[in-house]
Amino acid sequence: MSTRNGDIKKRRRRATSKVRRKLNYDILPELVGYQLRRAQLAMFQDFMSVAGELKITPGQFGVMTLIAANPGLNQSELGEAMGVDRSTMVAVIDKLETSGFVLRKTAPNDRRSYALQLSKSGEALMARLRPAVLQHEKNLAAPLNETEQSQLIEYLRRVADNIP
Amino acid sequence: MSTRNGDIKKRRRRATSKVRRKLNYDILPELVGYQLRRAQLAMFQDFMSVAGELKITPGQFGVMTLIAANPGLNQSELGEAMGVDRSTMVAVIDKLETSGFVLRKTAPNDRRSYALQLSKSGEALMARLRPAVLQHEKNLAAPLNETEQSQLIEYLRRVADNIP
DNA sequence: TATTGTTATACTCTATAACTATA
DNA sequence: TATAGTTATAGAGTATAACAATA
Repeated sequence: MSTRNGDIKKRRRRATSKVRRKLNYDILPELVGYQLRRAQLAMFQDFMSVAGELKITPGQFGVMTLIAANPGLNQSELGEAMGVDRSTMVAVIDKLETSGFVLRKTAPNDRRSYALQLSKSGEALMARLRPAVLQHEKNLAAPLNETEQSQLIEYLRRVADNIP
Repeated sequence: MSTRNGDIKKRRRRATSKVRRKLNYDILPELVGYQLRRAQLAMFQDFMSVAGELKITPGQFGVMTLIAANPGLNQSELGEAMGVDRSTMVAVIDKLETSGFVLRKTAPNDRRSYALQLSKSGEALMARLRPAVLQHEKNLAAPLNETEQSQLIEYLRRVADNIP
């Protein structure tokens, strides 16, 4: 759940005929960090173009996936799993609750916390979202063959797990 | 230049002994988008741990690299190269100018724009930053061998170039 | 004492629209 | 007309600190 822009925006105010000089990018293209940022930007834009009409962001999809797969988990656990502070999760769940996708049920054994679960509407949304996300993955992976795609995921996973 | 948090923060308020139940992540780990986000988060944290004492973010490093490699370019060109609006570049350059790293020179043939360049201090910073960034890349690439690392960069480049 | 959810507050990054000066 | 820089404004996304309720 991060940054990025709330919508698919065009890069310029209007089509321009201006020809820019070719820039020298120096070592930037050889840096993992730089290409990571570019790829994530592309990923975000494609996700929004595929799933944006369902009014959902990649971060919200992640949250709803975790709730669907772990019904009854609480906000703190969810925040930990998503890598964000529990105070940050409040507004995230507020929004999904207001949209009617997520329910804050009272937890059976702990009156401090909520047991989160998807509403009927949330489950319906996920049902529509899953094929969209698969299409999105297909778009992203288009320039990679099967082997390359699983390698990419594996390499990213290793990089992510490496830095604690 | 994105999101992220301004500093290296710990994920929890204090060391906790709480044992969370193992969560089910469903399809998330198989999604390029999900691993991309995780990897970029890890990248950001490592960058800040290596270069953060120089008070510079990955985005600022990118901007300064482009200015160094293309002295005299203007804010709009820079914004286009970085994929951000020119209005967004104003504050970015403001900060780097206030820090004394970047100079807004008057452009020779166009009184509307600035010719950006690094100051002496900016060049000195880049000299210190380059080895730090190389160390950072080494950290990131640690779980990958040479071949895998160039594959990762290549795959990311393809994915980024694929979505226009 | 420790944890959960919450609020108040503050940052960063980003965009759009409108304005001024200049091309 | 079009472009460069700027400002005002807005909205995500994020965190820290402090608090009440509960464990």
